[in-house]
Amino acid sequence: MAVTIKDVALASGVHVSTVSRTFSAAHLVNPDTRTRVLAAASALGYRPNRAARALSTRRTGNLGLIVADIANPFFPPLIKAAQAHARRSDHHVFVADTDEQARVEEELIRSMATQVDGALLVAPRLSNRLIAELSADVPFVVVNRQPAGLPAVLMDVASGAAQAVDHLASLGHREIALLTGPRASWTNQRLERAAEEAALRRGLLLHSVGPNQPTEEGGAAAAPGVLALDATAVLAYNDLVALGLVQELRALGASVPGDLSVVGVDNTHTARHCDLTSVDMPTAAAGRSAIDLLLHRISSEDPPGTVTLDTRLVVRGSTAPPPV
Amino acid sequence: MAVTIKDVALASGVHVSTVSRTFSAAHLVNPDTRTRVLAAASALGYRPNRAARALSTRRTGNLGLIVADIANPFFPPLIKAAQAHARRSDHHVFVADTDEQARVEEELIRSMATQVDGALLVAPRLSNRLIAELSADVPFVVVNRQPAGLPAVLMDVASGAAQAVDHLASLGHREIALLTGPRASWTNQRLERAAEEAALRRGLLLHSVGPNQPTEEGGAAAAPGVLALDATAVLAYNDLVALGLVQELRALGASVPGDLSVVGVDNTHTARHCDLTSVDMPTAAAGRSAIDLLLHRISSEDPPGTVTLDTRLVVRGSTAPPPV
DNA sequence: TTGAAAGCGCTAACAC
DNA sequence: GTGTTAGCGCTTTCAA
Repeated sequence: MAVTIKDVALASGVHVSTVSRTFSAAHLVNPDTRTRVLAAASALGYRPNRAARALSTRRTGNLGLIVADIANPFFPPLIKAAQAHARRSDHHVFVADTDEQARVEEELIRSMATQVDGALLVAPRLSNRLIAELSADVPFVVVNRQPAGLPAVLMDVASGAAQAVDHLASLGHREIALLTGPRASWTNQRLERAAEEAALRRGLLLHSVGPNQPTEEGGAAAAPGVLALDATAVLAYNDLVALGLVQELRALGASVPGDLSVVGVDNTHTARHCDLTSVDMPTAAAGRSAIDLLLHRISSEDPPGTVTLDTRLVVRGSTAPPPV
Repeated sequence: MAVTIKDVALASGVHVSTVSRTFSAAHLVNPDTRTRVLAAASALGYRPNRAARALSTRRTGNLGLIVADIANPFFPPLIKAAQAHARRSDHHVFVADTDEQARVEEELIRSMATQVDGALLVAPRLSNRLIAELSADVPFVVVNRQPAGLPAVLMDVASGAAQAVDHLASLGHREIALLTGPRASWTNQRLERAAEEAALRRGLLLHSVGPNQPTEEGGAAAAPGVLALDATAVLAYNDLVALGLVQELRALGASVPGDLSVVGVDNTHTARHCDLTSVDMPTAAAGRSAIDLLLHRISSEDPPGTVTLDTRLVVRGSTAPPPV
């Protein structure tokens, strides 16, 4: 049996409530008794039982982190940062993967509800209505989506997309293809708009191609369509799409960046290795900000805020001047 | 306030204990009352409070998953699979990242101890002694390490490494460099031995180079040393090392696979994209097996077992015959 | 088959 | 500054 507050009380000759205070409101206890209690506690190897504490305080010290797909390289840096940041305020993090399914997402949230103080929803698939409904049970912070009334952290692809278009224009490209992603994706919406605006500003022709599956397969499938256009450069919804496209283009005999320049979005690990020019998403910073917002929301009645983080282009070897 | 067992009892006109039984030992309650209780429960949206339940049953329904670095592409598929598999038996998973530090690992385990029924340690950095000590508090299953007396899941790189050496020998290579990883790593030990044996068997000369940092930087740093050898092929500790090496080799003017063939280990997402020949590690299967072992260990007194999973080589474009 | 009651480990008034 | 007591939501004997 694990050592409890009772054992510590016995060992240090005080009542359990004094032991409790020593750990949850140290300033209310006499310094002498406190040292005595602390000594006994560490001698016995006492650790407060969080579940028991949660029962009376209604604070579990746990957070939920719900993502669409842990294995998508976009997420791990965010998970890592969020988890590390949460730990600083002594919170543990449940990580769950919805497999991109809204129904799983809902069930996950409901089943976690009694065990967490709040949850981070990253690019949720749920309807706004359902998010609002569930947020009555669990305080949420949403990442890369903006449901009314909820605190959100947004990695705004707009700035990076504009830089990408500028970069391509400077290289001499005149026609660009945009491989769009899921219509419902907030990122996709921002990306489309920003690319259109930037193309207009620079006098480029923008071909919108999509929606595409946000995967390598989606990118590969788009390759023939891209080749059929007169575009000399492509901006893809994310790195997976970009890399799938590059692979298929090369398989079809086209050279990247010789015949076609390709730009991805997310700046994942893989983009770095595959020498893909990409729009960097500040996922780690987003994870930390989201945890901050969540902890703040949990412990205060302030109106929820929104944090918007900028993105920036990272130029690598997949972009070059168009063929002459 | 969330709806509790009490509310359900009131609404269905039975005592709380009957409601409790309906959820935890349904067979002990009259079918009629049961339907009544269930109806009331779902009407009110009742969900059992797991923390409260844990207090009396000493079962939290939570598991811990502790890895060195969530952002290392080796881990996400394992985390994803483990988490999904745990969910099938209604378990939630705390995921935590030790940043490769043994001290953090220990603290994490201790702080989770009261909140989990067991934990998965993936490639732990802790000493065997400490692992044994902590396992008194928390049932463990260890992945890719084999502390005496604990159940373990091993992804045995030996089979894949042998295949890699065979593959290189068949291509005509006679001298191979092995970039080793951390000495303490079980995988590294297996890798070294298997490579040596296979080289001997095939009559190849094996140059062992290392230990290297298990990162891109480690691989890049090893490039000059590799070029100084007469080796025409390299087997690297993992994909990160392999990719770092490839990048640096190319920067130094060497062609891969023209001048030098390179094989990685892990078969990460990135290896697939960068066309790197690599030894596939069955990380998802390992995650599931580990969860199975853990759940079994938690609910039975049987002696702990060990599961060994084989690995296999995946040939891609980073290997070719040696230069003539 | 169901109800009553004690207790899991801890916190939070309230009294002294 | 510390002890007393009730109670968080649930399970689990024990009786009935």
